[in-house]
Amino acid sequence: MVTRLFVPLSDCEVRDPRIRRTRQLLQGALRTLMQTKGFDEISVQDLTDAATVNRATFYDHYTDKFALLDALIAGGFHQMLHERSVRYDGSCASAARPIILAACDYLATHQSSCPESTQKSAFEPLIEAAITHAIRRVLLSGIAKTTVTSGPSAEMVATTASWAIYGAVKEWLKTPDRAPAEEIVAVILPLIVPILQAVPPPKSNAAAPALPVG
Amino acid sequence: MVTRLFVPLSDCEVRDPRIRRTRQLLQGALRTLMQTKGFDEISVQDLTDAATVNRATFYDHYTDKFALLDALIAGGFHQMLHERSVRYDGSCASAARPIILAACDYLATHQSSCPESTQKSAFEPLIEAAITHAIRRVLLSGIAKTTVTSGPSAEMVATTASWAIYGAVKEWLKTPDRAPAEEIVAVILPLIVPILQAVPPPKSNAAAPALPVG
DNA sequence: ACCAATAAACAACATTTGTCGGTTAAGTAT
DNA sequence: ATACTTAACCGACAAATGTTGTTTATTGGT
Repeated sequence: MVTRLFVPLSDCEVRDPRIRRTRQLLQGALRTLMQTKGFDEISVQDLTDAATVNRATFYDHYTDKFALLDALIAGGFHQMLHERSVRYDGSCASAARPIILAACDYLATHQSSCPESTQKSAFEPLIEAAITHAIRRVLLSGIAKTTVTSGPSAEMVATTASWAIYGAVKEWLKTPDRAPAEEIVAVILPLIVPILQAVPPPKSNAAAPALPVG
Repeated sequence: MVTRLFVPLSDCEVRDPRIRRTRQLLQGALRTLMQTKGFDEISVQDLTDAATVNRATFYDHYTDKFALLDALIAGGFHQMLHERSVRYDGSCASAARPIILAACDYLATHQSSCPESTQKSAFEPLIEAAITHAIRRVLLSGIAKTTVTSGPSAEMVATTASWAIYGAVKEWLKTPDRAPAEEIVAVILPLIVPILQAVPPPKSNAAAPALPVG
């Protein structure tokens, strides 16, 4: 009897300590290896060696190394949001400020983590997906689910805004001698606010209807 | 003497017909194979077999099959924009309408092209990058390069808008029974226009300063 | 028409990938 | 404490990847 393992559960909702340990080790291994080599140059064998885990075990948890990277990025960014207690209270659109700042900080610290050899690779695209998903999730929690059919849905607004934020931050990152994060947030925020205001604020605390910028 | 080949030139600016032929064959092979199998299930061998090209030759042109996909998508979308004569005349922000529509049409036709087996894969992320780059390029050509340092740069606006557009279209695509493209463009456009208006229109034809929507 | 340059074909290679059956050991529930 | 469940280890496999040296044939310039 074999009963091949498949555990699609999110990292944070795993009880079995063996699973937590293995994933921790693998993510840690990727993290440290990327400080030396480019992502493309890291093989699954390298990963499992560094993690002192059997290679076959890797495939019990991730379909490939891209999935591992995705988990690492998404988890890391999610944790940063949690540590900073970042919420999106839809009452004032400028509440998006800490989200943008978090994105700046996270990407700024995690782009230098890999040397430079990111030539090939669907490496960057993966980061994109992970970050935009996380931002979208936060935004969506603070946006009223509109029952009205006219205008964009809450999901549409959240997705559009999250992608816009990521794009803006990415552009900022690309500039060789960039302004500090706090400064650029002031530039980015006005671009994002109108998107978020396309949907009415939640009526839970709607004392004043949609305070503009802030 | 070996003089290993490396041809990083863009497809459209290649003179040698041998190179054009090979890339055409490879892109055509990927296109047709994706109508049957999922991208993940296609090996480089499959590709080169279908293209009647030696496997080693593949690596003379693309670092991996992801790079081939990228070229296919980017080229296809770029061509669609060209066929529709899509320009972005920055004088009126609603000029972004045909760009959004093109993105809708392109993604709508090209998501169904692969069966469904896109489980793993950095497949979608690659499309993202290709489309946003193309949109950014079009937008940037119609945005005045601001010499003023206050406010967002032209690049920042173009990038933010292009990512916002892609995100919005992606969200639309995800909905099971979606409205026709023309309809959703009317919803998306108001989300995008404020971004583009964050930068002054080019003074070439600035009769009226920034006509709002249109 | 010829020649130098170079793209494509070909064969062969070490390495990596993803998977599988079987075993051992750690965790959980009673 | 014991028994059940299941994650991790191990060895092995076919397949795919990426690279290299060499040869052939097409191309563009003179």
